[in-house]
Amino acid sequence: MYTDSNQEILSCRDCKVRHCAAAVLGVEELDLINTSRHETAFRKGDIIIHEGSPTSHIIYLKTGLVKEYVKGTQEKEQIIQIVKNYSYLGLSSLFGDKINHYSYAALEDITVCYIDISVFHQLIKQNGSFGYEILVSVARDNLNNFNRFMRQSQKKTYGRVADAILYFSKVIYESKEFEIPFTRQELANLIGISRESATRVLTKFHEDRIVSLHDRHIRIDNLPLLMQISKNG
Amino acid sequence: MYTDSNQEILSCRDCKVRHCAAAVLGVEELDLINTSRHETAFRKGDIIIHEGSPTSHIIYLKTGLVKEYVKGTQEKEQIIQIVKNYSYLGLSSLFGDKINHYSYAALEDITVCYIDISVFHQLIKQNGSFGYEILVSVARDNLNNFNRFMRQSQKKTYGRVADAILYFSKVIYESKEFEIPFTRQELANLIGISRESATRVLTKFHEDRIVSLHDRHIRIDNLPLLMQISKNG
DNA sequence: CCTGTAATGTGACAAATATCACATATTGGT
DNA sequence: ACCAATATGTGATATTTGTCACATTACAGG
Repeated sequence: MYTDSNQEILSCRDCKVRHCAAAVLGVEELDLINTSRHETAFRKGDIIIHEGSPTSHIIYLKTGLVKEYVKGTQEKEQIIQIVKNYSYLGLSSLFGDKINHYSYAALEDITVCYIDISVFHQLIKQNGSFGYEILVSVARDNLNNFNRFMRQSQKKTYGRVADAILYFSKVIYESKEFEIPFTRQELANLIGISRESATRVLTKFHEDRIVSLHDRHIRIDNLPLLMQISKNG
Repeated sequence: MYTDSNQEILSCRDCKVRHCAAAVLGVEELDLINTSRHETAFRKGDIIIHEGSPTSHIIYLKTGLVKEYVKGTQEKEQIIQIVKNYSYLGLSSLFGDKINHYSYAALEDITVCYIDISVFHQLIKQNGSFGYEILVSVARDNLNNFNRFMRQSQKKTYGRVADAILYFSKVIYESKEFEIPFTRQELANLIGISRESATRVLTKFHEDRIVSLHDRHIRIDNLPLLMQISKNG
């Protein structure tokens, strides 16, 4: 399931990959986190948090990509977003019950820090600025996801696939050329269509010279048209 | 567009319909709000805030129901939620740009208080607990909407209509019998289906004795079955 | 009370998309 | 390098849902 990281050499004080909200923490507060933290690595495909499990720790993603998802009542997987490093996992369970509402799985080999939930809560109460920063990041994150979902729900398959490609290009990789960390099935799960439909639209885009794709490698060749398709639905 | 309310007699100190977050405000802070506030009434159907307009005030809903919605790039209206009284309107624009991202329209005659956005911001900075309460309520609200949307996107028309009825019954009216404040078109806009589909499913539910409906009056007759339908999609 | 406008129900039809079936390709583990 | 499990592409078909057209009803304003 996981292996101990061999990079576990620093204390939080010296950590080079801290979350921006940690900037408002003093050295004692960083040391407090440090005493309770626990660093590990996960392999590609590993499940980090399982939906429905009790929240005992907040997990900080130091390196790598993670998918956030839910499995509905049936077995359909709905992917909510891709989480990049420098982010906390499981923050949405800060409110209400102490249950994780989403699952998280590693899309590549990753390293994380576990932080005890009680320590995290203590910091939020003790340092108002930290609480404020954390809450704002949760709220903003949520709003982004919500807006993406809402726009998506008005679109047909072509628009949705265009959205997905643009999401990878603009939000995740900031490049016109990238390797998606997803199977076709997962790509379909991100935008709420069937695997077959996803395949078909992608091939169509390739034929129309909008993108070139080889397996999981995608290069955007006609960005204006792709944005047009995304906009028109 | 609006008429002056004749109930404008109290100061915030004595207001009986304050938001729960206002409990952490001192008398001077309440008085600060009071000096800048402006109370008015709207009639059923009036638009209170229009998507895209600059945010100059936060609006507190004292009495009545309001619909929160966006009009997509086309003219399809997507209703996000029904807002009950004791809530602030326009809080989602607290983050990022100072533009309202959603529109709000009165579903019945309502009364509101306008609070200057600068005063609101001042209170948030000045009183950490107030900021915390506000942020938590925004985040929780957002999370609820998001989850509703996500579950909805996996469902077919029957499940969606069942969801809508249960939403009115459990969240809005807390009763098995109620008068929806919506046209059929608006009901459809809430759950992302066409008006005709909404009509058809409702008639089917009536024929199957799951609900009885006369125009906008709905009574749930077979709650377990309705929940079943909502669950199965 | 009358009248035009908006809302509603309903059938026929078209469009979009999922599902199924299966051939082929790829990948991870030994 | 080999093999089983998994992932992918593609055609045929079934379902679901939206769109259009139109008759009927409810409603607001004079």
